[in-house]
Order: sequence, then structure tokens, then C-alpha cells
Amino acid sequence: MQNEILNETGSAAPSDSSSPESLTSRAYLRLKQDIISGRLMPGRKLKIEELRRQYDIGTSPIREALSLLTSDHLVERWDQRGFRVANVSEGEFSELLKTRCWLEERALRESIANGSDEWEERVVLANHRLSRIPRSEASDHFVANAKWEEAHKHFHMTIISECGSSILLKFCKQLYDQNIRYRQLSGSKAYPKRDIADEHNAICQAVLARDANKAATLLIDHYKNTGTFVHSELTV
Amino acid sequence: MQNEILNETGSAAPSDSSSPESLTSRAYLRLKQDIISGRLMPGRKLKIEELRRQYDIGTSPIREALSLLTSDHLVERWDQRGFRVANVSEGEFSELLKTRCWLEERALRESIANGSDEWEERVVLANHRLSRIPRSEASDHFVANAKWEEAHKHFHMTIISECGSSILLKFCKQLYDQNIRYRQLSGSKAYPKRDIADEHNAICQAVLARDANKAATLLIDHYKNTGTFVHSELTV
DNA sequence: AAACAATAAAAAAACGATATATTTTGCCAA
DNA sequence: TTGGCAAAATATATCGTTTTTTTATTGTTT
Repeated sequence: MQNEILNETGSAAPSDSSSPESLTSRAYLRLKQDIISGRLMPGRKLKIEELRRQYDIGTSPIREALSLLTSDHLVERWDQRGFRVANVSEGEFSELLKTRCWLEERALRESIANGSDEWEERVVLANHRLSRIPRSEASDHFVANAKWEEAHKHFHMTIISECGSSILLKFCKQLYDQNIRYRQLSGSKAYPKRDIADEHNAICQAVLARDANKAATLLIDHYKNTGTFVHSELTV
Repeated sequence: MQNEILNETGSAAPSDSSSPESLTSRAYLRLKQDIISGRLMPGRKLKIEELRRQYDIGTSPIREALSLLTSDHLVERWDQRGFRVANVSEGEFSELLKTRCWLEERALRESIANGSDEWEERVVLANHRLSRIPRSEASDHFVANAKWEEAHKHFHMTIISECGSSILLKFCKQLYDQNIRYRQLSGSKAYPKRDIADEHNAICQAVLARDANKAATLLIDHYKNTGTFVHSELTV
């Protein structure tokens, strides 16, 4: 199903080795992961033949997956000249951050206005689980922890999940993924200084108190703080 | 180029008969038009073989185009069971309308805050051109006028064009296209009663006066009015 | 002699046709 | 009537051909 393909990013293909999904889905998820994680660098040419050999998947599924990624702004298509990984720029990152704040603020306010008790419980749970996962896999130097990334995305998507518009939610997810890529590319060296867990706790509290203004301010600050780090890394 | 494919909807392939675009783009545009205009009904099975013969284009470009349309929510992919035209529902239309209002209000306010003099001129021009095109091709009964549709989209996109985020603008365009489909499907019999030109003039005036609150209210009312007509048609 | 242009060769992408795997449908038996 | 099996239809994937683009080499001009 298309929705499953688009929504789940990292957690796909759990334990089942012989995935029943189509090869297109598999190619889509692998390519998406490889681009978001920074393994495939911006601007890099995506030669069909190369990918075909590497992923052991035919050209059609690869092409379809690349077409799909094009809509996510992770891949660019140059008519008659193939595909390449979408470029990054400071300007685009500013736009991304700005747009994300606009959309997520709206979604958060709607969620706080409409969210059920069951939703509150999901928020608490998501925050708790996130707090229990270390940000980095190593304690002395920073190594991105995929589990943390997954839990982090889940927390942020949970607090806006009851906004009443699956369309808006989809847009937010898309922008979130684009943002991860910028985070990964910028090295993330500066992060550990901030106590991110505290920020999440504060957001969680404001959400549970149904204090929309406070929650929105905290969320936007949370994003903008991260943004300045990414920006400074990008400029160097 | 991907951008050209995604942005221009109706006005593509102007006079040049031997289009230099890829067949994928051509298939994408034709299918998009056929779905938006309602020629291909919601839920209709899109058999590759059938489309291949009909459009005289190979299977690969057709599949790629369908994948692309999937991201626009105009086509649904059922894993291993092919593609079909996205279904419509009252619930989805409500969401669409709501989301559109949220996003376009934000975009309009930003445009009004940041728009240049040159932008004001573009707004005036877009409104003028729209006002000169008849809504219906026939005077006694309603026949959708493609020229009017194009000018209408152009007017609405122009007033939000200086929002400072090409990402947000892309989302708005996508939602606008989805909305056209609902309009076309609901017959549009009720419309001519309203004086839509007046509504556009009022919006235009408020925009030029840089009265963000008034412009936003007028725009949202404009959309919600149309929405109630579509809703009533959909319920029948 | 160096730089630019033109042509040719190689590489890559787009397309279309064929083959394989999956699903659906129809029929027969229990 | 229902369950299962088989056959047909349909979707997905691979492969080979054609067209386009890019690069390299050679020739010409300044």
C-alpha cells in the first residue's frame, strides 16, 4: 500500500527477511534511507545501472522509486539526463525551517484543541520512550543512533497527530525527513551540548497542560535552535 | 526538468507540436489533466496496457507517471494490484478544504508582509485577466472553460507567490489541483449564481491595501463558499 | 604553439517488448 | 452452499534496442 510506503521511513522491513512488498517499495525505502542518512551525498549522480547492480533490483523498480523520491524533494530529475541526489543550500534550509515551523505550529495548535485522552497517553509514552534512548551510540564521540532518530520522529509526529488533517500530517513528515538529512550532513558535532531531553519534556508538559501558546513557542524554539547549529555547520 | 513538469498543469505543450519533453512528462500531464477534469472517474482502474494503447506510450513512462501522480494524491497504488484513480469522499474533501485554508492563509499573510511593488502589479494584472474571461463557455448552460480555470489558478497562486517559501507554494498548488477535481466532479451547476468576479476584486483590493486580516478572511470565505456547494453536490 | 571548434566514439538513459509472478475468476466436487 | 483447484488475466520485473548526451581526439585558426 502506498501509504505504508510513504509514511514509515526507517522502521520498515522489521524482522521478516522475505519481505512481501514490491521491489519498488524496497528500492524506495533503501534509497530514501541512503539519502537521508547522508551516505549518498547531495548532487551525486544516481546512475541506474550502478544502483541496479548495487541493490540487485531491475531498472524499472529503481526508476519508479527515483520518481517517487523526486516528489519528496530528495532526488532531482533532469530530463534526458537522469537523476541525482537533491542539492542542499543554506537558502533552501532556511525555507525548510521556516515552512516547518508554520506547518507544525498549526498542526500542534489543532492537536491541542482536538486531542483525545488517548492521544495524551500516546504523547506521554512517546516522550518516555524517547528519553530512554541515548542520542549517540558511543559515549565519548557522537555516532548517530538510528533508534533515537526513530523515537524522535515518532514523538514529534505524535504531538501533532490529532490535527485533523492527514494531508497536513503527511506534509510535516515529508519536511521532517528533509530536515534529518540536513542534520546528518552538518555533522551534528555541536548538539550534545544542549540538553534536548529537557526541551522535549518541556514541550510534553505544555502539550498535556493544553497550553497551546507555550507549546508552540517551545516547539518553534526547539527547531530554531537546531537550525542555527545546522546553519553554522553549513556555512563553514 | 522536474520543476517544469510539476508546476505547470494545464498550460503545457503550448504550440510546439514536437515537444522536446520526455514521454514520462507527457504521460504525467495528460493523465493529470484527465483525472483533474473528471474524465477519469474516481476509483477507476488504470490498466497499464489500456493506457499504453490509448496514449501510444510505452509501459515504463506510464508507470513512472502513475508513480508521480501517486505523490499528488490523484492516483492510488495497490501493491501487486495496480493503480487506480484516487477515490473521493466527503471526509477527504473537508480535510482538503481545511488544510487549504490553513496553508493559504499563512502564505497570503506572508506575501502581504513581504510582497514587492512588482508583485502588486502582478496581482492587479492577474485579477484583470481573470475578470475578462467568461466562467462558462456557453452562456445558457455551464460548460467549464479551460482558459478561465488557468487564469483562476494563476490569480490565486499569484497572491500567495511572495510568501518566501517555494515549498509552501508547491503544497498550495498541489492542494489547489486536488480541489479542482472536486469542483469538476460536483457538476458546478450551482456556481453561476454567485458573483465570483466580485469576490476576486474584493480580495485583490484588500491585498493591495495590505490589509492582511481582511484579505485572509475574504479568501477563506471565498473557498468555504465554494466548499459548501461542492459538499451539497457530493451528498446527493 | 596554443586554443577553440567540430566530429566521432562511447556511455547512459529512455523506451518498448517479452517473461515471470501474483491475483482474481470460474468451475467442479464435496 | 462452500471450499479448493485450475486457468486466465493482470501487474511487476528484466532485457534488449534506440535515442540522446557527453567526452575525447583531431584538425584548423590565430
